[in-house]
Amino acid sequence: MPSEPQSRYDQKLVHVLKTSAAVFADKGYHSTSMRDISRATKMSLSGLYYYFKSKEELLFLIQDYCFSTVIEDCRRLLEGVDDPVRRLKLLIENHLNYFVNNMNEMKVLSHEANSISRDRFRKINTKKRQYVDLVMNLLGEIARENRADGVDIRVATFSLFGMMNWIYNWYDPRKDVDVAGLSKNITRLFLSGFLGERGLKAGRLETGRESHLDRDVSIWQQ
Amino acid sequence: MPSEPQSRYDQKLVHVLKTSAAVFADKGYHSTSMRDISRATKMSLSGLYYYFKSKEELLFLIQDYCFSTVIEDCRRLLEGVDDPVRRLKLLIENHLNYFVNNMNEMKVLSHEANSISRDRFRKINTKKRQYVDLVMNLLGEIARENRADGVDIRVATFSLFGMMNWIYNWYDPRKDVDVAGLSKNITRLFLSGFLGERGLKAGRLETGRESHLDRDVSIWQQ
DNA sequence: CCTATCATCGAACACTTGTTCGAAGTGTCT
DNA sequence: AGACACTTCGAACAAGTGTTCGATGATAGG
Repeated sequence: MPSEPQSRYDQKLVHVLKTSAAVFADKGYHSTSMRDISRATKMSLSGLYYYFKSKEELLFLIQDYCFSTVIEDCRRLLEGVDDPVRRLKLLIENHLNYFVNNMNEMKVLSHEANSISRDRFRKINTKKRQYVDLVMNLLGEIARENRADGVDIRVATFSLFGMMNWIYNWYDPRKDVDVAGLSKNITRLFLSGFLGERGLKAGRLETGRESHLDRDVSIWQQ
Repeated sequence: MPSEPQSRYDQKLVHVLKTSAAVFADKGYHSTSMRDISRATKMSLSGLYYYFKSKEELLFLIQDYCFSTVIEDCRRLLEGVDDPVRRLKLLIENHLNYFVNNMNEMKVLSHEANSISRDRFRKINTKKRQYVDLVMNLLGEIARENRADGVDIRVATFSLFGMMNWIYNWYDPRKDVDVAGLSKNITRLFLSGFLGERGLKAGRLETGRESHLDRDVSIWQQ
């Protein structure tokens, strides 16, 4: 799904998606008119409909494209890594990194999840559930391994997602700590909270050396 | 601001606010028409405008009324409590309790924060900032007391709000743990994460005896 | 019972919305 | 150059939007 041929058509489509995402992120989906998007993309109103057949499909394309990439990147990143704690750390790192580098799209994904039709909602929710289950199972493993009981796994899972997805409400790359720092903070905050005192033993929480952050995981950029 | 005289007018206004909040929470503010609200409240379209002078003021009234109560309740609850950790625990408990008992209003407050005009946005944001600052200062104190450095206070603050405010996306009172459990879990998760291993010492994390949950802090209900 | 204030209503207005359609422009291959 | 598919556009439509206004019903005090 990511980084495909890139025909003339594809390039322009991506440009439209990225521009629209910025407008949606700024004004919200419902109060953005097709005329707003026409203005932002410098295309005629009717010209837009060559690339999608309804405003709602446009929203879907943004969400699906964006979320598919997060999952795909995550899958690739976790490949071959066995230790559940390390897997979780990589997942958090990937999630936050993608979020910060594609704030508009991720805001639209997080904020306008319910603004699409039932059918398309289901389609995205299937992927979303897979992603959530991945985290939930990871936490289950970790809890079992470390006998970290007493914490509801569902609460822990969505607390983690809350921490990560809420950032579009406050995070400002210009005045806040950078992605690496953000990632380190949230990982430490959550993991040592989830594991209790055990989490700090054996230096397991140091976010080992080279991060993958230099790798550009964005499909939008370029 | 809460529990005032309750004239005929006030009672009906509250009813309209509560009903509208439910519709907004369900369909979203922008895709809810005044005719939807007219239907839900069983009032005529024009009759609604006797209670507010625009759709956007209706949204504001919901948000302001709701958030003012959270703050007011919180203020009362923390009165006389000095230990910052205990203060934080009470604040979390109050926040989550109010959230769960007024899910519709809180969802509207969290989700439609940007759907109001700049002037009104400022008005609410002033209160919101006070509330955020309260938490941020609390965390600062706690960090200083416990030498829990290495965690960015701003990240920690908004991570906590992320955990708490995200619940409208997943929490289902019928299948999830109850408010007390939710509160205990999130408190433990965050606090022992924030304090590191120190947080678990001395039983400081037991959510001491009788909670305030039986107290009805809602202004909407009755 | 009368009257003044409160509360509600139907009907209409001015405007914006998403979308369509047929035509015109653009580029590419033979 | 001509033919053909790809891409863009202006103009219009039908439906839905938030809001207003004058009039009517309800309620309570004298």
